[in-house]
Amino acid sequence: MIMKYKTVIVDDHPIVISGIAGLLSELDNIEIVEKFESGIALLDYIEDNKVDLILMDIFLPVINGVDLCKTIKQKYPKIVIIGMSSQSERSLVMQFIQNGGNGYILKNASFDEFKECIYKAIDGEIVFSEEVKTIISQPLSEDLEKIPGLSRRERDIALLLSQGKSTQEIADDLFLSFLTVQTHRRNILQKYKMKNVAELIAFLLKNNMLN
Amino acid sequence: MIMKYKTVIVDDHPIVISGIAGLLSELDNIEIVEKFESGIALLDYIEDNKVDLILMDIFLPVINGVDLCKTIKQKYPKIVIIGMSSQSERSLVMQFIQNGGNGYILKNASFDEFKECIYKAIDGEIVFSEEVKTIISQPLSEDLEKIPGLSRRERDIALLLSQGKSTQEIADDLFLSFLTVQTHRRNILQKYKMKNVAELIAFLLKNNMLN
DNA sequence: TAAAAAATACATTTTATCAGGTATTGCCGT
DNA sequence: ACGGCAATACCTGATAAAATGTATTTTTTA
Repeated sequence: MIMKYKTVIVDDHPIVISGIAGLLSELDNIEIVEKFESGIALLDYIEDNKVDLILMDIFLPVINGVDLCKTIKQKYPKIVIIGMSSQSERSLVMQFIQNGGNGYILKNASFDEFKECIYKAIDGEIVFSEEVKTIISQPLSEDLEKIPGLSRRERDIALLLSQGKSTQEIADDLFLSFLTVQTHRRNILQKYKMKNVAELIAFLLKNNMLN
Repeated sequence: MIMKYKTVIVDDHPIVISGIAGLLSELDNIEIVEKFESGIALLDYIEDNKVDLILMDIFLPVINGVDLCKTIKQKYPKIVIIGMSSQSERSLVMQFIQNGGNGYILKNASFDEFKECIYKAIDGEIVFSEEVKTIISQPLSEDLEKIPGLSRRERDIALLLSQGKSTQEIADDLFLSFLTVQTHRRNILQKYKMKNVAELIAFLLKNNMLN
């Protein structure tokens, strides 16, 4: 008898579970032992059962996939975990991998991509589906690597700016001189080469640099 | 021989297509005749082939589901179209139905919900999965009903504002008077009771009212 | 088709922001 | 212990935006 990889699928969309299950049933060294719609149920299960491979959605209710991956890997580092989602953001994927994830597949990947990724992940590789690769490889030079990031104070001020506060109001809120706030504003605008606060706020929000 | 409903699935995620196909195969008066990953391919197909039922993802590349639904319904009002997505926004669902959609199902719906909705839709009803129902019924009083929404011109101007354009630049871009743009700006700020452009942009982005 | 909403345009006053340069203090890491 | 960065503060001129008031035309929709 051949030992099959005991595999668990976690996704809050029943149809997706069914789709993946169908796909995996074609792989003969994979055995689907359970399917869950939440991370909590999964955590319970792996306490008492052997699991070799987990395919998990990143956007899950209650616990998100990134944290779930971390939790599992701390206790069971040998379990191979592959993340999935519909859209990918570079930072999310990187975080997932940093938390011990063994791979990341976009749900728009082809069946062949899925199969190949799963096989390679079992083999010990860190795998990504094609579109994920392009997303994580390209913007190294320009987008995320380049942008410096706000200092603490700058973030405070940017946040208040996004709430419609004027320079004077921000100064009052933070117990600073009007002029100090003015300087911070200027520095932030200069740092990101933004023409005005409107463009700045749009930029910061789109890059999740506030909050 | 029983006439089966000729059914088409449109989704850019192969796994989801596979999942739905699996589900539908259990329904004996449904026959899946085609699967597409884009709306363009679907439009080509229905030109030359009879289709009774379409299950389509709302977030599709190139053409989004809402527009796709409208286009199809204009030419083929008899085709039953059910929309699907992972998360639902009230306004999106409403728009879809207004464009002739016969129902809307969240992808986290159970298999039974899927089946029931499909049957009822074929029967001529407008159907929603459970979670969609709660979303479209509850927030009538507070959230989405309250905020008025930008007019076309206002959106144009807000978008350019978010790109850091000045009033004069916007006027030049849109071939308007400087004064007209100024009036629009004023109206937008007044409409949402925003103190300045920074707060406005933050508000609009957080509520997905740009793009 | 009449009323309502949206888009257009103008004028003026007040206030806020942008951009330039400059400088002191404190903290963190090597 | 020093260099570098962050945070603080000041000055000023040019420019942009906000606040207010009014009015015409076009488009939508009830």
